[in-house]
Formats: sequence, structure tokens, C-alpha cells
Amino acid sequence: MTRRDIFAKQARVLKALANESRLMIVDRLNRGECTVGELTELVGSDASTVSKHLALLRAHGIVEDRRQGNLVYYRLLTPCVCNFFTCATQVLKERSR
Amino acid sequence: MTRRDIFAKQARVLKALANESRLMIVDRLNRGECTVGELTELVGSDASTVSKHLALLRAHGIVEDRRQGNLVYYRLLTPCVCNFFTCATQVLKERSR
DNA sequence: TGGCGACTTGGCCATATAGCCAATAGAGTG
DNA sequence: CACTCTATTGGCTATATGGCCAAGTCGCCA
Repeated sequence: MTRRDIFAKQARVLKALANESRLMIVDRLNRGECTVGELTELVGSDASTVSKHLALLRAHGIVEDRRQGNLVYYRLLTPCVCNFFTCATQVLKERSR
Repeated sequence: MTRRDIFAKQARVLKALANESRLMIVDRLNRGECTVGELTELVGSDASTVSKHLALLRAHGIVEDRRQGNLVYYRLLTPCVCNFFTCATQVLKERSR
């Protein structure tokens, strides 16, 4: 695996997070698991859209789901992604100087 | 500024980093400032493409440039973005489990 | 001032993304 | 089984992205 491949993979992970709706989802999940329904209401997009966001996060190993009855619960698998919030904030601060 | 606005802004920062070429650039700059020429060679894309990547990073307050003679040097303004590498790696590890 | 090297900007094209609506799938319940 | 509720998948469209080529800008030095 070349150095370049690693950057490509890391870029895909970042891309998976680089979306307003998905950040909202991650932020919510960081405070505990919850259902797709709750996330849908939070995000305010169509349920299908939210479902696709979740599928994408799952495909990247960022979240995990479990079905209980007819509800599906999602939870954060790699909480370290929340460091991104801190850094993104730092960058925003820097820009406004 | 609503909570949602903040997520939108943070998403834009992440997006600015979510690209293989730009990650290569950031990684290189993390080891010290350098010229556009060197970055162009490193990335292996057209000079114009690299220039646009740099403009984007600059617009987001991630890098800064200074001209010296007819060379332009770029340097990292917010080194914390390099934490992303660590976390992205963690996510990749998680996915491969 | 004319030319050259180093970057940047404008224009264009192919692909990827995020959204919605409609249709489908799964689990529980009458 | 029929029906409902929850979530996912398929299909479509509009917009954004990243790449290259060509043209323009900026500083230096004949």
C-alpha cells in the first residue's frame, strides 16, 4: 500500500463526514445511540435521505446499527471523529482573524 | 448563529480537507513551508489544479501564502488539522475489523 | 521593454453528491 | 393473512467537484 493510497483512503473517511447532515447525526450519536426516526426529525430531511447518510457512515465504519423490533438504532463506532468538531472550530476561528 | 449554521460551517472545513491531493499538500506542509512548484510535483496534477487546491485551502484559513521573488511559499496555518490523519486511520482500522 | 519562469484564473467536461418521491422490505399486530 | 409502522432502496435531477488546457498576471533580469 503506497503512501498515496493511504491519503486516498483517509480522504474518503473525511468525505464521509464532510456534510452538514452527517455532522448533525454524528454529534447526536456522540450523546448516545438513537433511532433513525429521531435522527430524521433532527436533520429535517426526507427519511430516505437520512437513511442514505446512515448507510454511508456505516459503510465507512463510523456508525453501527442494530434492529430491535421495527426500530433501528444507530450508534457511534469511532467517537474520535468528534475531535473533528474541535479542529474545525479552530480553523474557523483562524479564518476570522 | 444557530447550531445548524455551525454544522454547516464545520462541514465546509472538512470538505476542504476531504480530498486526496489536498491531504498530500497538508501532510507536506506539516513538515514545513514549501513552494507551489514542489507541491505540484508531489501531487502530480497540473499546476493549475494544484493552485486551485491551494486557493481553496487558503480560503478556508487552513494555509497561508507569501511571495518571495517569483516563488510563492505556502505554510500550514492550523496544524491541528493533522489530527485528522490520526482519526481517519482509526476509522479505517475500525472498518477492517 | 521584452522575454521568461512561476503561479493563478477562466472555461470546459466528466463524475459524484444530496436531495426528493415512489416503491420495496421487515417486524409486529389484529 | 392483511395492515401498519419503520426504515431502506431505486430512480431521477440539480448542483458541486476536480481535472486539464489555454490564457493571463506578477516579478525578475537581460
